[in-house]
Amino acid sequence: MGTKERRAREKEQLRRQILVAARELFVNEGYESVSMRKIANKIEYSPTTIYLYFKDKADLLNSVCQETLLNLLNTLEHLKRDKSDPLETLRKSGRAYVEFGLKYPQDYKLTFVIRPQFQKGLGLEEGSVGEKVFNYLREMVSECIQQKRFRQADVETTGQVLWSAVHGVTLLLIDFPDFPWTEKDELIDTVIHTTIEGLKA
Amino acid sequence: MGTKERRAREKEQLRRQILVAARELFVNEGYESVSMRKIANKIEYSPTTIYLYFKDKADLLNSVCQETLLNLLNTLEHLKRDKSDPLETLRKSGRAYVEFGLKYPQDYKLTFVIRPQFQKGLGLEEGSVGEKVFNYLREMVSECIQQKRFRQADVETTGQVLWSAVHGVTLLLIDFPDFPWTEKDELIDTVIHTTIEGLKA
DNA sequence: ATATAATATTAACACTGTTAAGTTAGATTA
DNA sequence: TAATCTAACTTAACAGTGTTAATATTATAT
Repeated sequence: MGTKERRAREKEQLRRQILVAARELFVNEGYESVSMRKIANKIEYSPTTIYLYFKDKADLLNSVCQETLLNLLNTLEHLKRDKSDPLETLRKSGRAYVEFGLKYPQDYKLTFVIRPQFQKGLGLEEGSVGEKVFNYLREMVSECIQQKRFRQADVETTGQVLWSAVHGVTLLLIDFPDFPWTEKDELIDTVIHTTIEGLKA
Repeated sequence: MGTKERRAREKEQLRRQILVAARELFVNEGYESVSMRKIANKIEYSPTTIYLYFKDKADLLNSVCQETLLNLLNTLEHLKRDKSDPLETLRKSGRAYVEFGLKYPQDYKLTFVIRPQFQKGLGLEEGSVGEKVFNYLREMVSECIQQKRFRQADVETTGQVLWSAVHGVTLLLIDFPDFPWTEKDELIDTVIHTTIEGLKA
């Protein structure tokens, strides 16, 4: 009597298929330029089938972004193993964050810029993946402050300052690729280094 | 024989009328949600008339953003008068930049996030208003370095680090209004202060 | 085999940006 | 003054959009 389970599995499979197609199209052509019909064509279903799996286009975007955040979280969690120097771990995390953004620029923009525009309640709610990512940052920062590597300051504020810095440089590099930036890696390192130094003072 | 001049004036007037209507709609409803027909309705002309004044919707966006940049530049230029302490001027400029972004959040996003998506060549070209804004930053930074208030470092990189910080905090505050931020003014001040301190070290 | 439930599709609505062709009003010339 | 020209504007249309309601198909359970 495993038919029900199989059915559920098949349903989940199609859901994933839609998600994969949507991500690919969103990333390559931009959220606004992708139509439900395009996604449907790609998976060889009728456009309306998508609505059996997702409430609407924004919900589809939402789900794609959830996955992106999960990927980001995984990338970061890998760095936490290294318990040696909290400051060094924070530095590496910052780099990993920016590199993640630059590796999947459209995913990053979708998640951190486009989605907020279409969903005011933006997925940093309690228990969400987004919150987990920020909790990671909190932990790192907290460790640095406890070990007196940062000036005795509010964990929240300190974390938010760091997020501002990496978010800013990531978006600028993505959005203005033709700007005469300093060599990319140097700029990223300088942003992170400067912010960390500033948080010691 | 001033008819030609009057005609030109009238043409310019309608152009501005379109621009004003477009900005208001873009800002209140978002670029994507605004249709040419909506703009046309607002100014009581037919939709196609707009195409006699602007190449297409992206061109309209472009022109709106040019104005925004000009406003930003004016706001900043006012601060340059104060020649006393270059570091203080830089601090004030940073605050003014973020405050400008928060005062006109949709204009800011339109200019620094949405437009780049629709126009790869993004308006920081030589002679553009965008370039002038960055030149302002260059001047401020250059002054600080010359007066040894910053560590002896590349003007470009230093400027880009500062831009990253203020751009980052501005966008985060705009895009995630429900996030449990530290008190807004404190966060902005801390971001700017931290970055400047980091640039001294 | 038949009834039931789950899944997918067709057709339609009210929109979108944009183009080509057509119209109107005002200035210039004869 | 009458005819012409030209700039300004509009109408109609095209191919496309997200989404809904009604319909059809398929697979399961009785």
